[in-house]
Amino acid sequence: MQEKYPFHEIEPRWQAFWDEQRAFACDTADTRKKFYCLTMFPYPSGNMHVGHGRNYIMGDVLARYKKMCGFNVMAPMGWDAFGLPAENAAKKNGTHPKTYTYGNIARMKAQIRSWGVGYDWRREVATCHPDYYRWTQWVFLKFLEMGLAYRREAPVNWCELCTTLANEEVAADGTCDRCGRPVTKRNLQQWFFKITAYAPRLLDDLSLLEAWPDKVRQMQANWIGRSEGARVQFVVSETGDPCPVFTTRSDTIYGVTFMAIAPEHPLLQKLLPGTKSEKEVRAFIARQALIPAAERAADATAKEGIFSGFHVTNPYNGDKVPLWVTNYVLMDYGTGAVMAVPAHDQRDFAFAAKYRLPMRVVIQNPKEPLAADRMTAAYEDDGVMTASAPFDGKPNREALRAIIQHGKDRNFADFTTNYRIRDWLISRQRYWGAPIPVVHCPKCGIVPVPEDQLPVLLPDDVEFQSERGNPLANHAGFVNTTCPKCGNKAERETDTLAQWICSCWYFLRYVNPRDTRQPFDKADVARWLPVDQYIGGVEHAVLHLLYSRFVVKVLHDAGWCSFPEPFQALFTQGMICKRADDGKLYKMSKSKGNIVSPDELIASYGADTLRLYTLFIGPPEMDAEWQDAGIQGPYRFLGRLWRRVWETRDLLREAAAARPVLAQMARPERDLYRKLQQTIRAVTDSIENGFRFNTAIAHTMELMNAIDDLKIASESSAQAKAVYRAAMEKMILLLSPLVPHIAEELWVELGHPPGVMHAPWPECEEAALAADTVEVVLQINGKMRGKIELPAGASREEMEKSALANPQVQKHLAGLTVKKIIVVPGKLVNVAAS
RNA sequence: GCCCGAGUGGCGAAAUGGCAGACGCAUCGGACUUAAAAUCCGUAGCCGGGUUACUCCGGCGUGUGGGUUCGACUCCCACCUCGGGCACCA
Repeated sequence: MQEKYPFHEIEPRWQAFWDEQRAFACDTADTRKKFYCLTMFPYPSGNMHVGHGRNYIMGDVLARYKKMCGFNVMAPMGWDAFGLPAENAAKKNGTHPKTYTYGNIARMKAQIRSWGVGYDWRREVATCHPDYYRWTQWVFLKFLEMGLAYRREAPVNWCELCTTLANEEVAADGTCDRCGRPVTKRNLQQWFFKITAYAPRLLDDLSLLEAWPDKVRQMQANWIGRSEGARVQFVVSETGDPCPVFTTRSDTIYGVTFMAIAPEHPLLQKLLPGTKSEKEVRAFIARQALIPAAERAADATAKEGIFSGFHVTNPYNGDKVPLWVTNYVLMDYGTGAVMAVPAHDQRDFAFAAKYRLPMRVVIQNPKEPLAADRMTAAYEDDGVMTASAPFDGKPNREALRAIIQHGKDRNFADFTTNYRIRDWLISRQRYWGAPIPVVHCPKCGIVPVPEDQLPVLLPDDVEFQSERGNPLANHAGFVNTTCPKCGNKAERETDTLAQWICSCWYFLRYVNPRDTRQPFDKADVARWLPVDQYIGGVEHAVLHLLYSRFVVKVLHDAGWCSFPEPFQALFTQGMICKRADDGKLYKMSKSKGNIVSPDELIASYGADTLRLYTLFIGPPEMDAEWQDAGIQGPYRFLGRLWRRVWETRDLLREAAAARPVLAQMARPERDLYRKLQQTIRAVTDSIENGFRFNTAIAHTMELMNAIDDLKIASESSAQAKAVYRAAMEKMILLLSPLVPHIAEELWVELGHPPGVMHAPWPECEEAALAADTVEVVLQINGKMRGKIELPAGASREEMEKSALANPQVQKHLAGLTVKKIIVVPGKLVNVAAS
């Protein structure tokens, strides 16, 4: 051992030791209680900053902690390796996406290792590897087989130069991220997963996820967006065509004064031909199609519309009202048609006011009667039904269901539930993704590639330099094939799967990562799933986490997964931010120039210090501000720990055989021993309840201060030395998941065999926790006026007596009448006086 | 607009009904040193007062205003500021 804390030397040595020992290899057949500790796998972007580290470090601490608690821990890692940056790099400088991606993976793997983060790398997966995406394609075929994957024409983001764009590639101002040209919508054949069919279950099962943050569950509930209401069958008066609407306000149905439908509504294509307003209406529709979706959705966009020339009949009262084509009705929500009630809906009100359409009050404000011609805004609150035939006089809330029932009895309405969530667009016109495994045959149509012919391999020899289109579509060798069904000439699908598909089942593959016959083994997965703890960023609260839940539910229905939910517990850590040059806080990013690289910090302070600071920086679920000077504290703390062991190394060895015995301890060592037990309890508690590593670290720092207070020396008593050694030893164990390298080194220094992670987690000795005296706080009218030391078991009466006898208390009570005395045993006496 | 979260010293923060500011950073003072670094000891919310000195005394203080309570950073009501999610969703 040497005097100065040699992190340079010990950290690589212990990393090599863990590799050699396969310290993190998980034997899935081991029958101890399992713990699946999963950290979200990253996109291999190449370089990580200290903010990324928070994720991996927290997962690593938890895995090491659970291992010490006796669990059989599985902690795997892999790469969400398909995606745009690799393809853009290929276009920009000719590097093949494969070269780019695997190069980045190697670099990031080395970074993760240098952080001292341990994984079972035998389970590593990369979603861009054919052995993996073969099974991603298999998942797609399952969906297709179950009728949950389908193809239809849909509007996609379109740039004149760069062709189709993913949503992520469209800048906030509606321009192309790459070339700056305006992005419009273009209708193209696209693949979808029918997530809407699972909307009710995805929403209801959120209640099973008790160990998820409420925030994430709410965000998902919000996204799925259930609303209960009615479907009402209106009919085009002139032609008899059905025009159904969805409404949550069936109580206002007698107030309908016009019908508003989306410009894209298919009914228009049927009605318009040959009418005298056709040309004008079609021009309006065409104009709306050119407006970028983001702009059209913006609240500020003025409501516009045009009369279609047709009317619809309200089945409740037979009213014929005009049918308007409007820009404020969305085609993909509800039925694409809205019954407009201007008196009771602010949007309809604004539209009616602009086009001078009539309004009719059907819910009376009980406080202040409404008159249609004097209203300046819609009345959306509750009231009493009026002008509503059989329902007049009823409170509108009560009429809601009765009106639907009335329509149901007469076959023109029904109860229904509508969801905000849309089907999931999964195809991308991109090279660097898993090819969608189907063939287009002129005779047989869409034919799935048979399972035994998977994977449909991505060809390597494609042309990236052309600015236009998907390189796959220009690769004749890939496109031209034969139909698996009839054997005639056919073409391969050239769209690839969005990377979300690859990442929504990887946690299943980790269980059997090298199985060549199936995506995973049902029995093994049934044993290892759900994931016991999932850790990742809150930015995936909806997308990745919702998609994964969906895919597992589908695989559940297909008989492959026995469990309804993939992630038992979820923890979303906060981002690490840093002040940029403008003095404001931003999440670390290249463009803000506020990136802190782990590499230099590890070089100058060591990985353990970096880990400790990252964990100490603040509550783990909250965003935190990185302060360069802050790393000093953890660095000094570890230096101090090292120095104490160095300074007392002989004494520590000498005390190795000694056992602390409570009865033989003098006051100072008994206090330290109690502090040790308190620390064990507090650290364990901090980790178990919300991963509060920041407070866990503060507790070990307090223990360190208490250890120093003991002032151990060679002439100290045998018990003092025994207690000192116990305190140092347990502290090293408590710290070992957080700062594993130094802990390993000091553990060996204390005479133990290497491998501190195999040592059991310290347990608190209840007997040593009890103190013989307690400090009692004295209050008068809730204000602290003094403290007294009393025997631990002091009765209420004794406490009250001692409190009143206290000179400070007497001084403050002078001239006051005691009204009441509150005694909290062992803690506090509060005298209420006036 | 709706839903959720946060607001505490110079700074990161702790305390979830019972001593506000643990732990750490920065600061200042001292010891060691030829010097510096490192280390160790001390100081450390604000205002006022007291003492040779100290674990001295008083008041104020957890975004603002009210309330509940013997007692509120903590619970309730209203508001302000910041952050996040959803939003022409019928």
